[in-house]
Amino acid sequence: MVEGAGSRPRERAAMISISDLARRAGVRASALRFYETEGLIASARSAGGRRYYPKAELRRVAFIRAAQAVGLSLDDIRNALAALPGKRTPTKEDWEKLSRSWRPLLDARIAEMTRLRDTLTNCIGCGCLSLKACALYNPDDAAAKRGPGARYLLGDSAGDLMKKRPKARHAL
Amino acid sequence: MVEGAGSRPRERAAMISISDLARRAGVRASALRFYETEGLIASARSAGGRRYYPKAELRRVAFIRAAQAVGLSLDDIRNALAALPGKRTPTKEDWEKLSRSWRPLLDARIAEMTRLRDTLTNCIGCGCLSLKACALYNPDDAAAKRGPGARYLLGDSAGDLMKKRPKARHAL
DNA sequence: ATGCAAGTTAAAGTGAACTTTAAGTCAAGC
DNA sequence: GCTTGACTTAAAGTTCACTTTAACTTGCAT
Repeated sequence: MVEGAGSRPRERAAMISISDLARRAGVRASALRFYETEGLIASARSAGGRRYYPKAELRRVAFIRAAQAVGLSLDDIRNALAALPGKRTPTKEDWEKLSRSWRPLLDARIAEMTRLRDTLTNCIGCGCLSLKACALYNPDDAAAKRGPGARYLLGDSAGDLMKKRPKARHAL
Repeated sequence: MVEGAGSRPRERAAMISISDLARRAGVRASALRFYETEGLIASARSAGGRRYYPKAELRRVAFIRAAQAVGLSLDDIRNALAALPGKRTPTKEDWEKLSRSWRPLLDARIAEMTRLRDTLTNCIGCGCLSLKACALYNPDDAAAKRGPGARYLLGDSAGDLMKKRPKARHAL
């Protein structure tokens, strides 16, 4: 049964194999299987158990990759994807809306990077390293880390903006 | 023997304990021990084997943390630190020089983020997802990943600028 | 002199995001 | 019908940057 949860069988031609999706999305097939176990994407199956995807799934993978580039964790991304319509294939507008929601995050990251760039050279060389006032040493600044494990540039301001803050200890 | 590799014993008062350094640098003591095993920092030892650091080591830890915030791996950082004078305590100028070397990296990251921000909204919603021309899908763009494991925002443009490129597969 | 927090080590554990491996199944071409 | 390559699964392995644990030692304050 090469069809989704929908009612009408999709055209075979409209469905692509895992290696096709992998190639077109620029990820490994193993990553797609992993995304599936993680609930980020879904697949239809052939009679023999092989995965087939509607071409629209490419857009979903694109979103995932782009969101990662912005610094979101797969967990964040799963949450974001939950905002998409469940039953119908998401439209261009659905995706645009989702993508637009990143703008504040991107703006914040850019601003943070800029601040870092502008204060860094002075701060490292200066004598203020033990002072709480130093721009590099203020733990209440946006830059924090995401707990042990993978570390994102400028910490979890993603968590801030996407609502859902883990422990977040000391910051740079 | 509370002294470094140097000849004259340092003042006991000038040396700080691991917990002091940890507290002042905003990292855990376990992280400092880890940095030491990784060759990023060094410690003098008391007769009983306890670590003591000259206060100047705080600056070194500061550099490490700041470099991480810019997206460098500990490996990159170790390389960067190798440029410091080996025998004398690095001066303000040494640190400033090192910090200034990040500017191109930071500038590049900021530019990349800005590009992403400006093209993203269009790209996700558009029909170009399978085209090589799409700004999001160009694998030759700066954004790439650092092999399996920790993933940095915008990939290893750090590697680019710091010279030393791992495998770097497909990009977003 | 003794109590106990703070230090030491090596080794194992953590978490994210995958990849690799092993052992087997499916399907298309000849 | 058979080979071959693409696919399947579950489970284990990998990388990074640490943290945690366990068992033990140090050194300051009383």
